[in-house]
Amino acid sequence: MPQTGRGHGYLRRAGRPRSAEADRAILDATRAALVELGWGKLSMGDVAARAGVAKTTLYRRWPSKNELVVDAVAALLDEIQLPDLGSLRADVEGVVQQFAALLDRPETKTALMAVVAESTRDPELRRRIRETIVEPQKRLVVRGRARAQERGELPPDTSDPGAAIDLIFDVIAGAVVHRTLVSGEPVDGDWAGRFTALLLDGLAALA
Amino acid sequence: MPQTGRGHGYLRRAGRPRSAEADRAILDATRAALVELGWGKLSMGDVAARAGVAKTTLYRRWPSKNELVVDAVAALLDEIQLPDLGSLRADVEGVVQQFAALLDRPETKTALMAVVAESTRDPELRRRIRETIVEPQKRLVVRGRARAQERGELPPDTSDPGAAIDLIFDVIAGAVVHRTLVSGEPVDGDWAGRFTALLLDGLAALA
Amino acid sequence: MPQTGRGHGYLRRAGRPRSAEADRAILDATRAALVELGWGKLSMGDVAARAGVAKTTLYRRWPSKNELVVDAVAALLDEIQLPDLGSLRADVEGVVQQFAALLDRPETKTALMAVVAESTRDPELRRRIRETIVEPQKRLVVRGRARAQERGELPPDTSDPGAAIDLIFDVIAGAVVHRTLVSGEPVDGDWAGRFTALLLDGLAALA
Amino acid sequence: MPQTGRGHGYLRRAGRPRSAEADRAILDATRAALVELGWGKLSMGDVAARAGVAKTTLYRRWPSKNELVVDAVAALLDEIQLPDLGSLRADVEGVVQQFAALLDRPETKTALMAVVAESTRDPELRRRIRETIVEPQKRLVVRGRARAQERGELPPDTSDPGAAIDLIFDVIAGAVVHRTLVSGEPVDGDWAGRFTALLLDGLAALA
DNA sequence: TCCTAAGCGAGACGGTACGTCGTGTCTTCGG
DNA sequence: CCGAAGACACGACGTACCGTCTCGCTTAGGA
Repeated sequence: MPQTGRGHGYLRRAGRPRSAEADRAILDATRAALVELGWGKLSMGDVAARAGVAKTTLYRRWPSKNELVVDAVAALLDEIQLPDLGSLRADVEGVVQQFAALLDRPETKTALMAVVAESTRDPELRRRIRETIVEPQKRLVVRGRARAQERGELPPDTSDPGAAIDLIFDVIAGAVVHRTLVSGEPVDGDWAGRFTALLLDGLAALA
Repeated sequence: MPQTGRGHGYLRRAGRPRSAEADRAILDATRAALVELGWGKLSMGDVAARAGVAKTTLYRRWPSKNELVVDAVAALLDEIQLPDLGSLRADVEGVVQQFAALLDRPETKTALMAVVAESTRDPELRRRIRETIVEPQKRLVVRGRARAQERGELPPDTSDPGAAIDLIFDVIAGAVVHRTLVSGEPVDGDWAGRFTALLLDGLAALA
Repeated sequence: MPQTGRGHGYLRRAGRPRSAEADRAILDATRAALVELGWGKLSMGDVAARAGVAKTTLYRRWPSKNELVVDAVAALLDEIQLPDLGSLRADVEGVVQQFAALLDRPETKTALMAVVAESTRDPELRRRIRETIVEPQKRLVVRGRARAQERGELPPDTSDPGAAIDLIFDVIAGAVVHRTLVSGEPVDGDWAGRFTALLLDGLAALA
Repeated sequence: MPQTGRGHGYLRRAGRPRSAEADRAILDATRAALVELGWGKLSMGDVAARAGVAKTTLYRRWPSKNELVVDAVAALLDEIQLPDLGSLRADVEGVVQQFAALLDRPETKTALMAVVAESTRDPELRRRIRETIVEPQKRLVVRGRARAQERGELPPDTSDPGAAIDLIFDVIAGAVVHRTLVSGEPVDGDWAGRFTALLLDGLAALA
């Protein structure tokens, strides 16, 4: 969400309110520009022009390119949903496939990685990513695990459940990202199946 | 390695040869600048100044920032060695810890992620990364797995060994990277142990 | 005088009348800003802020910076009065000194010259200057000359009196302005005396 | 003359020398832009574009618009020459006409007045004007007066000759400028004749 | 007394220009 | 031919004002 200007508090005081359309247009333009140009070549002036908006309007709402792109990208992650396919195995495979499909689209992979790369240097950005992107995804793992425990597919918590969640999350997300972006191989049904098997059998033994 | 200019061919013709010192100084300066400034703010002029070298010298050896940074970064990965600690479990934990230690240093994490991010947009860069970074690391997995099979800790190959290697590699590297850079949690002995357990038990069941 | 808005016509209709204080505050602020910043750096937003007034209020009353500044400056010239010191020579010296004193004040010289400079490009502005500034001053010359003719200090008109007036006016005003602003030398008693002698002797011979 | 960069000292050390063409092109473009747009609307980017030069090249040579315009304008004054028409009267009329013709051209009047106006706020600019524009013109008066004294048209120096020069200079230049730019009347043969008569008769009586 | 049209502050808006910075190329000199 | 120094064309940066436009509130006249 864009920077909260003075006129956005609960009690509006004075002045022309910010156009709500502009926000949408700018975020759309940002995503479009990212696909075409990539992070490196993306210029604020260009985004403004695409959005039919003045550069100043952009800077009034987002303090920098980083913040703008994080906002533009965060929404993309929302499309990942926890499926309910009847078994833990099928659910995990479903999530893996969804995530891989997301990372297959150029704007998503470029934007996500660029933001992560930049976050290695910018603690505030890191915080923002964790909040907007990581936490919501982690909640999917929490819900999926709880469901599997109800079904009896996973044993109930023995030790710290947070640690288990974190481990699962890092393994799933990390493996999919790494295969897609670093190894550069596709996540097909075969790989998804073998990966899920490894994960679930490993988890079972872990308990 | 820097671009092969005219003076580097098998048949040297004439003129002053390129200074070897300059290469070292430039790569060192690049790494230093990456830590301080990050990929986005890193400028060729700045690198040249730090290296005590003219910008022309830089461009004579590397065609662009990308190539220079990849070269500057590639060497860092060479320090990861396959340990021989007596058991597969210990060896995996050792590699995980080494890799995590590497990613804990600011210049490495920034540089690696920046390069990966950029590679999502640049196939040539992707190819170069695969060659210089991915393949050498994957060979560690090959050797480690072979050793474990000799020791009887892993069953001999049943199906396609390449697919198994890829899966193991993506899971290890992906999980460590994700935990370190995205989740932002440390890879301590506890996590390394639990992760290794998950991986090996999963692998055992897979066979 | 500020632009005649709808509310200022002979037949007022309705609505809140314009604040009279605001006019004063704005003109004062304009003069102050001119001294500090000069014409080039003077900004409407700044004037509004100094006057404690919204930018809209400014634009409701003056269509542009030019008009505002001319109004703010015109009043300054009114302080020049034709003295009656008993002799033509003394009267001319008196006017010269008054004019020089005026041009010695930073806000006057900056504002006047800025307006004249701008008028070389803007016929409407030139017309306005002629009307508000030049003509009133020329009338001083007319009156002074008539008085000198009555006293017998100057011969009665032989040829076109308008041409004589114009010549005298341009010589007096031009010389004072040029010495003050271009040559950058002070108009002291000595210079005023020698200049007046030159002028009057020249005029006497001219007739 | 443009700012003296590092490479312009007596001992050139290294680096590509500044293009001499660029200087000419930029000054020409500046004069052209001044005529079309006036001082206020003149933009550095526009000048650069007209000159076929990058904005940075402009700023490398002149620190600001003021300096650039002063340089662009100073050359224009060089065209005023002291004529030798046989008599002091004819020579003065000649100079007056030349100066008036100069001030009749839009780029000259706008540029000169703008620079003078700005100089009321900027001592350094004032110094530069005095040096580049005022002093050379004053030398014309010195030479003309000396010639008239040799011819016996003016009495030899009685008192301070510098004061006399200054007075003559301010009266001539001031009157012409004022008539042209403030009064807005043309300097025709008639006015030039009457002005010259006033000046010379006044000077004669002064001695 | 209420109505209502204008004035007013605040501040967002589409623009234009600013002066700076970085890129990758080029042109000179000296080694 | 190499390397330094630095000028160059290009293009993006983030800022400052411009003059216009909504807003919600105030104010004083006429009904």
